[in-house]
Amino acid sequence: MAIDANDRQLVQLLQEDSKKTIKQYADALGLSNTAVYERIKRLERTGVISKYVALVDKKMVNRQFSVFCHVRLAQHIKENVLHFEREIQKLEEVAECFHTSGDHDYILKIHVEDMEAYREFMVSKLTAIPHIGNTQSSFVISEVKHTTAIHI
Amino acid sequence: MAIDANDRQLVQLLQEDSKKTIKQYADALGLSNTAVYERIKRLERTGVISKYVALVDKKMVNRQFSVFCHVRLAQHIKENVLHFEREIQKLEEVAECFHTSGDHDYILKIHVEDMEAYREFMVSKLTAIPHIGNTQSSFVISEVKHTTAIHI
DNA sequence: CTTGAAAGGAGATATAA
DNA sequence: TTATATCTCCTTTCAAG
Repeated sequence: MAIDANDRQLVQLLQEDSKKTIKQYADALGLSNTAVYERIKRLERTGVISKYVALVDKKMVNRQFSVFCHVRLAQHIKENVLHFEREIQKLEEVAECFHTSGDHDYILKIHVEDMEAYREFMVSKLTAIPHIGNTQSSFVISEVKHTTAIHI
Repeated sequence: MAIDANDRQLVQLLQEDSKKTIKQYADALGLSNTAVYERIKRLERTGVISKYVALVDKKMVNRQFSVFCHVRLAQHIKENVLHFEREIQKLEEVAECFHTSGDHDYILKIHVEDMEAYREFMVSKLTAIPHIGNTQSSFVISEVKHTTAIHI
């Protein structure tokens, strides 16, 4: 679909805060309520906007300990890969898992309460998955930048 | 604040889809509209829910090329660190940047259109920041799991 | 916490410009 | 395509149990 400058600005605003009223977006864009209403519906319909979600403060729910875990599989036979990926889905501590190029096969983002919870997660959940070659954990010291918005 | 089982379930639902009506959440929890309304307001007031946002489909806006870039600084003197972190904020391609322990100092998540755009980003933006020691890019081959929700 | 009710406002629709 | 008006429904608040 064709995205013009107004769409771009609207999407940017919706990615920052989706709970404003249509009138507020309309004022920001200098368009009428109806025009903005139709644009939002079109962005939703065409799938540019995939969903609306609440974002939770990790500290407030005791999940302030974040870790990037780099995982390499022992052998890359299809069966092992599929099994690993299926097991990862089930682990609630894993917020993200990407298959990547480079030194490791997978990069995982994990949120737990503290180092002890992470140790427990590693021992009884992650490394319990068969065919994992090795793992390398990078603990998050500080969040320099953290947005769910994609700049377009 | 004290979070009970109902809060937990409600937060989970709101993290999956924040655009349902209060009645829908109420039905899912087996509570009245008023009770759910008050719980949501309390979660917002106390900061458990930090904000509501629209999520955008990267493919639909030509930002389907995702990269994890591991960055090491040349020297870790405070001035360099602060300067690097300030410059990173300005780069629209960088969605996330974490200061981490381990082999690298920082892990960045970057969204661009394609490999050519990434090359351009590296050459004229990222490595233009002084005091970067070295970088190591891991290209995302597939998203095994990707959620903004934190399981509580 | 529940039910019920009332008010205001925003979303959704239709019609006109 | 944009603005205006209308209608409907949801949010929000309150009272009483």
